Amino acid sequence: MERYNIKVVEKKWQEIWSKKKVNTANLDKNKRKFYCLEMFPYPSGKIHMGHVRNYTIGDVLARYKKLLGFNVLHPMGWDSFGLPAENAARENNLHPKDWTKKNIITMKRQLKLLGLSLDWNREISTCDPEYYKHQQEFFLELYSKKLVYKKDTYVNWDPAEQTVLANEQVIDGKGWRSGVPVERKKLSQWFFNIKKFSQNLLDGLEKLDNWPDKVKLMQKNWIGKSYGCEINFKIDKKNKFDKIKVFTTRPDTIFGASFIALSLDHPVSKIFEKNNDFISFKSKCSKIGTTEEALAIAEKIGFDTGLFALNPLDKKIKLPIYFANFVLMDYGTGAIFGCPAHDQRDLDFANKYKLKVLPVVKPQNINSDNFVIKNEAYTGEGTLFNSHFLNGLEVNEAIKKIITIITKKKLGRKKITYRLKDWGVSRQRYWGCPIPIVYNKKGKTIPLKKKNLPVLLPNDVDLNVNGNPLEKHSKWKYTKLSSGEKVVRETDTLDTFVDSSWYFLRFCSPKHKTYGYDLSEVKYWMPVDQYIGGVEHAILHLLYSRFFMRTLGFNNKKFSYVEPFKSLFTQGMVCHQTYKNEKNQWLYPDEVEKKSDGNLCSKKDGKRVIAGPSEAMSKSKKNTVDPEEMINMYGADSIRWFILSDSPPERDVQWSLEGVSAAFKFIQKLWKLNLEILDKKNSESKTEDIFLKKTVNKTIYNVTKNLENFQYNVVIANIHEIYNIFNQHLINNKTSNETLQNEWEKIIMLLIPLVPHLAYECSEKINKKFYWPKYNSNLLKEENCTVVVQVDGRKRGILEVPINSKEDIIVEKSKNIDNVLKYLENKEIIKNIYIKNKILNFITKK
RNA sequence: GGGCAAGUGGCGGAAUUGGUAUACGCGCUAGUCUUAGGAACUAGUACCGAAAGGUUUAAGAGUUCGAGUCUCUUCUUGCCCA
Repeated sequence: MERYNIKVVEKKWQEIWSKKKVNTANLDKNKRKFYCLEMFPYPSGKIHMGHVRNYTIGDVLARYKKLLGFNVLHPMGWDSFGLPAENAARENNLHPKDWTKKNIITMKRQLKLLGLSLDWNREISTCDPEYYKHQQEFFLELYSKKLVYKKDTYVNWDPAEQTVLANEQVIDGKGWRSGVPVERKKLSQWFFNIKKFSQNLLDGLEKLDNWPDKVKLMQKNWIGKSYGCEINFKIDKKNKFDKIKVFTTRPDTIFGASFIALSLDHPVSKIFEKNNDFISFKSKCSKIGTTEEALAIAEKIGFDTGLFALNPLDKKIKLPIYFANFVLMDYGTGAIFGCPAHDQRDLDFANKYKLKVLPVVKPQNINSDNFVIKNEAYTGEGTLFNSHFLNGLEVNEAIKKIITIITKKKLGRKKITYRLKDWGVSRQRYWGCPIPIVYNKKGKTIPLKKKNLPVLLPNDVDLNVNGNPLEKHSKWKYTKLSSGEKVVRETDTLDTFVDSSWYFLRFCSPKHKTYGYDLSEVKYWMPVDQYIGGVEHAILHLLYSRFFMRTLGFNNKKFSYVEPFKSLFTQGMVCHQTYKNEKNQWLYPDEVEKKSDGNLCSKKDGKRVIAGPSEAMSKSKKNTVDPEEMINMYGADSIRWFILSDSPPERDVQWSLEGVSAAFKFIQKLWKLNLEILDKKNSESKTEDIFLKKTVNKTIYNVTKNLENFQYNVVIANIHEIYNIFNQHLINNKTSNETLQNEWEKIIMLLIPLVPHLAYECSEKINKKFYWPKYNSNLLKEENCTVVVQVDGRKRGILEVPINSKEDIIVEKSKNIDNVLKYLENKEIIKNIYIKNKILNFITKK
């Protein structure tokens, strides 16, 4: 028998699809559209199994929707700006542009090998000036809408490399490359005003019904809305400043306050500008990183100002004022009152500086005399005490009451704050989108004109300098306006998250020359109907994209789209077993071999190998598998089949060679069965025909339902089951060949989204038409059903009966079942519970 | 520390949403065949038991005629936030 030749067949169909442009999005706008998008990759070199999984899941959906008759937009592009290109360029002495281009060529070829139904005519790349020039225009629009601004802020500064580091490049407080302790340094940086949209972004989440709750919750926490109170504290002595505005979410604990803590950047710090002790304190604090986590772990230290503030509700209480490293200027007002008994940071601080710890909230059932706070703050619910007019109230009641009183006495006001900070988009890097801003001699910020765009990155750049290569590129940096005025370019480039915040709009009209998008195309295609990607982007990328849509719609009546992604699906990771040798070094799976005794050894030296737990594939643990190698060995369809079959798409999947090999075998079986069915020469009709028709109908129903619910692993099981049925019918000659062949054709159609090459090859000999089979609801109805017979809730027998049988018939039949009788013997039946077509339960007297 | 998931055979997992638990696949066992292979086919495979039968969805309780599914408590693992 003819063997299924994967390589020949897959290549053949990929060429046909490409030649016939079957994946080009159809522009018949009368048809219903479906925009299927997977997160575009960073062109790092080669595709990895994570990409294979992500894009296979998307491809199944795109092909399914196409068969249903939708106008499908399924594009692909490259998130091609970013730091790795610069690092690789230094290591390999290759320009970032060339390195990126090379990787794109490789990865595009690899994606094509997978047989993905991508519309390559819409390919975009964010490092292409044709892409980023529109982004520069958006930047200018944001600038004119006052949604982007520049401010001084702290960054992680690597003093050895003279460069800014991202948080993830700081490891144990040291630069990832230099190993030198990172400092906090103030730099002027560009910010997008995302904070302005905090409430809007929060409200928008409620309408995203088809987003995972987990992701919505993460965004909600990230935005971090909190209800609190601003309270003004008067400073005791007359001073340049007479009061301090403090923000708190726990105004109920005000009578437990024992100090005031200010951020180092609080305006009051101006008084101490020339104080040497303060300057050295500041420099000590600057050694601590900028992340919230770093600040949380760091020792709480303070600088005593010698000043005192008065508790506004009891002027007899004087509170010492400190500068403290754990108070942030970006949050609230940059000043807090410390209530050590009910906040861990405040308690750590108070214990260090021997400040008073007065509890004012006690848990229920504990006597106030026995309630002492030592090293652990009490943050739970409880009743107020030691608090004058708040005594006896619950925390929530006390918060309400104190806010009312503070407002009435004009000591402060109720205030809502958000944890969400403005988005810092400046990067002191070469390989990113240049910011279209220049500065004149006087330091004035001048946005460039649209006609002067794009601001191109210079090609002749020296990447081996410390710091930002653009900063050191004087030919590029110093330029002239058309008026002849000498200006200096902004040398910061944009965070790559900006690039990916609107690429889904660009796909709607990727070649539109005059603007970032063509509104009529956007109107048709947006929003993305299904977005698919890793959960690691749950917060930043997805939140920034939602923000970007809002900025485009801001003061723009024509652009009324708010949410970019109607549905979101987050797929799990691809895991693989890890291997180590006796020297504790990691080994790649293909360096390991199984000996005849079942033990593992190294192929290289035959020494013992220890198998570790299965973990997410990563280069550092060497538990990766090269997709292209797998495709060469087993074919794209086998890879697709396996990666879909073993786990639900939202969960992690374990990659195994046994698994792919099983997929490969099954594909061969399907092919063989297809040939045998087509060769069958018997045309007599058989009694089993109706059974096969019904079963296939049920399979169509199940596969359709499971596809809609992203239960692709169950779809695979459905196909296995129907394969087994067909195989038996064929072997036992149960069905007429007409029925067998007609029904089989439907199964081939069901296979198209899963294993397109095989399905097309099989269908070639039957039918040139492709469609999604419809199920017949009437055929789903069974004539017979099984009713389970229970005695006291335990299964004692089953009955095959006509559907909708009456209770008395079932009861009578049940009493003829020996095993049921056995359990009814000498017992009195109190009642029967009968659920039609499902169950009969005899309840006996105990 | 807080929040959210999840826990089902040797393994990945299914269960029409409260109604036959363990579908489907992997692995394993036995057999058949052969161009001796990392092949194909057939049968078996949750656990205990020779069998009849009994037990079983992390552990324990509850609601119910009936719980993998609902409620509570505990344990374990993962993710997010601090």
